[in-house]
Amino acid sequence: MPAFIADPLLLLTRKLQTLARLDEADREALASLNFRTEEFEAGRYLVREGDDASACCLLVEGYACRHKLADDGGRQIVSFHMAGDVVDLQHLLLARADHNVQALTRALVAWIPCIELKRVGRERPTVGQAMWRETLIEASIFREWVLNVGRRDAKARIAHMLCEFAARLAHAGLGPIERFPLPMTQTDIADATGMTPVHVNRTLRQLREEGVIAHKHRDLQILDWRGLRRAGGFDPAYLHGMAA
Amino acid sequence: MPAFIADPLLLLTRKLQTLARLDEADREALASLNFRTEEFEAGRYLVREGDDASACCLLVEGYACRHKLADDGGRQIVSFHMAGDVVDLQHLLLARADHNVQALTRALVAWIPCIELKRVGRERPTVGQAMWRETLIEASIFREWVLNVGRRDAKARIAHMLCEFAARLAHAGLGPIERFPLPMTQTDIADATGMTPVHVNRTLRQLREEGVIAHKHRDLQILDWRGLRRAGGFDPAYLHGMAA
DNA sequence: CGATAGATTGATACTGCTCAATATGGGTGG
DNA sequence: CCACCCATATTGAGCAGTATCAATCTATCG
Repeated sequence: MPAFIADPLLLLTRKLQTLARLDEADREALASLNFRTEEFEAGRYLVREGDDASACCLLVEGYACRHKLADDGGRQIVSFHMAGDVVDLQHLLLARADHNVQALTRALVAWIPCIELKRVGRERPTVGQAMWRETLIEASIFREWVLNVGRRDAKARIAHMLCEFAARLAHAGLGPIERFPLPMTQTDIADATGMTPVHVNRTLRQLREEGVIAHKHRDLQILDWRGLRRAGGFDPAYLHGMAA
Repeated sequence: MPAFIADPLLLLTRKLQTLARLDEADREALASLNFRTEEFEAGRYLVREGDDASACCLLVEGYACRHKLADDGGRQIVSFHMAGDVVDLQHLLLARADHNVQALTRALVAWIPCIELKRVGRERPTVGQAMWRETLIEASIFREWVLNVGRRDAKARIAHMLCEFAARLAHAGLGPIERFPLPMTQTDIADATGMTPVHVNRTLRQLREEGVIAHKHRDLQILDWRGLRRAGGFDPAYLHGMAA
């Protein structure tokens, strides 16, 4: 396990450094934050819609997703998250959670008091800018997901989702883009792409049969990156450099 | 035409005032911004994906939408905008446009230099906070749209879209919630809900036949607000007070 | 070694799409 | 003022992509 995992605040600093040029004082301010770690089993909720959030949730290890529930019980995943992501930065200014955050795998998180994070953002403008920028990129990703779910067919949806996940993983330094463990079940993929698990299964098989990917036991190999990109209509511009 | 329309900066101030408690100095800073107005015919693009934006676009009159295009040419509208909205606040920190902005009706806009808006946001923290909050609420709306296109059926999608639009119009003081001109065509509604225009037509008819709405010649009456809410699974919490 | 979650496959149903034709209404030029 | 034109709305018929339902198979784990 790499050294930086040991310290959540270092992980946070590392992440924000990809978003703005932090100086020594910025890093010190971040390093002075208080936090409390907590471990979650796969499937457990870190945040529930309607919660009044007083702490932000930094994902230190494992994977999580954010999702909303429809009236009929249908679950729509709106984003996936990996180590280093602050899953609910919006709670700095929006008190009430408008969606759920759920662990996809066993996950270790660090709770950082909103007030402190807000103070650092105010006193260290570059840090504030990095956080704001992060939420803006997130918004761009949501827009792309609306497009994905609204205007692409099954194969393209899944291909696009895999491209995004691979690109973000690689950018976060969590593995090569060609092969990595895929933390989500087919049901999770279905809930992220607005499909049914059965159809996800068939569509993944199709991508396998076309030789674009290999996928077995939560292990994903992208055999033909160009082909997968093309299948998903994936253009990483919307990630604004969060995956280069 | 109400007096505040005359001055774009007053309109902007009015909007930001709903997001944070501005003081006199905040208002003065906003009033000192430079801008340049421009008029657009319906259908014209205000911003194109890939543009390098140096000015933010305040909608002064008329209606606009933001959208992305899929590889196959399909258009996915990701948000609707009305007078008072800054359509592309994200350009304060993201230089390159990741989507298009298009006028739905004839529209009057005011271009405000990003640099100036950014300066005001920095020097007047309350103003900065109001703008940040606006983008966070926007992100929440995007999440709801992902749910809408991903996990609701045709009738619910349209009902939800109408509820949101009505609620935001009313909150912006642009008309009563029960009856207002609907600026978008059925094709626009289709592109916002991930449907085809034909099916939008049939679904609107269904809502009409059920007595929930009346809709003719771009004029929408909500005859049964409770019924429409129920049909769309609409809960305004995700608007975080931008529609009460 | 069972228990259990997840993956896989088959058969069938249905929502929403496609294609195509017609109607309507608002705007325009003669 | 009327006739025409165009975008938009409306309707019908047939089809396709996904959903549903249900069964079976396969890893993993205590």
